[in-house]
Amino acid sequence: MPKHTFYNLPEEKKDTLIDAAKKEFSRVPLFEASISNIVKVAKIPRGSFYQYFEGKEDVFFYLLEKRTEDMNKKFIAILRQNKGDLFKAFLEVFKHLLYDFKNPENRNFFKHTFLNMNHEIEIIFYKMFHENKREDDLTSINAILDKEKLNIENECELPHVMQILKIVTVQNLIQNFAKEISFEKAIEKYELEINLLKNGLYKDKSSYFIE
Amino acid sequence: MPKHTFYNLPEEKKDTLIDAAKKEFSRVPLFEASISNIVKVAKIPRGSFYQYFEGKEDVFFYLLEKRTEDMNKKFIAILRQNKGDLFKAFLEVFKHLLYDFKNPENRNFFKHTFLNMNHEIEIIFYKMFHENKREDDLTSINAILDKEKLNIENECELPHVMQILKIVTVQNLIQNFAKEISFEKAIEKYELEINLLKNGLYKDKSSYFIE
DNA sequence: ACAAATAGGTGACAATATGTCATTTTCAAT
DNA sequence: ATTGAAAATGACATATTGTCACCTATTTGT
Repeated sequence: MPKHTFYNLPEEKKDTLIDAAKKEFSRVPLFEASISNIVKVAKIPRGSFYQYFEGKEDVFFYLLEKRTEDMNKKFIAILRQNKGDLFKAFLEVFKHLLYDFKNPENRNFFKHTFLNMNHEIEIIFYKMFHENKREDDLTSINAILDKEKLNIENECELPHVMQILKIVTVQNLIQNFAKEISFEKAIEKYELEINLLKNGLYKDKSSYFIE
Repeated sequence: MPKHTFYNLPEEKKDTLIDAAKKEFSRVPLFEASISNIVKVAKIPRGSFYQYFEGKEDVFFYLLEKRTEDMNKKFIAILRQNKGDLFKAFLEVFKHLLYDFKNPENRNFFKHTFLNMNHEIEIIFYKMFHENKREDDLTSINAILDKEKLNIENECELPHVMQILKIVTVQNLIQNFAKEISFEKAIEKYELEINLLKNGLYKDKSSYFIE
């Protein structure tokens, strides 16, 4: 979390700093990013940087969380539009993200983020699909979700379903950045995998005998 | 890949170097590891290190690939033992890995590796579940696999099934390292998710009418 | 209006790591 | 013994990091 001195900064200075940080994280992934570069581009003294942030991770996660919050709102809106159908919602969100990443300003930032997505980054990113405790009950994912369509025996299996959908989604995004495949191919692949998840990977032979 | 000078080294010196590298990568993840530390522990001159390796990534991936090759053999053996049943094989391998990671010497190395598993590391690790081109046809996963039990329409869906199983497995391993849950709880959680994958996340209401 | 107190800004600095390279050593082949 | 190629070495230039002593600006109390 940025220090309070950062939040007290005049908007303009904040923006300059943020822009410089975005530029650096678009150039290279977090682990290669250099504070020296950020302060050089932002034209602020080195000491000031440490006045505002604990280190480069601090700025990075600040940027990432801001974006994730926007995406979270989008996810909830899309889930509601699709009347709580998780699978349709994930597909819509996936398309949305792909579309977002076409924007060159975002593209490299997210490319580096996704190709270096470790557990810490994953946790932040997954918040996109989570309840947002600060919002009121009307936006609660739990309330919107159409659980009737889910093949679960009880509530406690729900987080596992979400988990599976999340990782398949993120994995698909990662592979898009790794292989730079076309928008259409990406959707096709994702849809195929979502359908496998929906219908199950296992063919129970006993079902043949019933027919 | 290590340079040829590394392979020409006498076994003893190689081992000293490898041990020092292992120690460093058990101390911290790749991105925090320092070559200075490795050469200090191995008691070799700095210049020699660069004679043998391109950089720290080079040693790290060398170590990781060696371990992955062993695991690949294990996976193929287990798959054959289970007569090509992918789900049973993945569960067995999962147990096996958990057991392996109990060994303190491995534990921290893999903890740092899993909690910082980016796309590059993932690719290496996933080789564990792949065909090994160098082996003969008898060990071919494709030949062993019982595809009858898989809910796929054609061969080209198979890689997607594998992909889904791989990422769910790796995700479970990552979460074990992140949350340090017990062996039993870990297996229980993994089994639950594998069953969700087998049976599908979607409950088709039309099936009720058939009954 | 003024001094004191508090908060914020600055850049020089020590510490440390990195990759290179000119030089030295080793050793096999003649 | 001589030579030439390969390997070993450690000092070095360069770069980055986080800190700290000092400076400036702003607020507070009288």
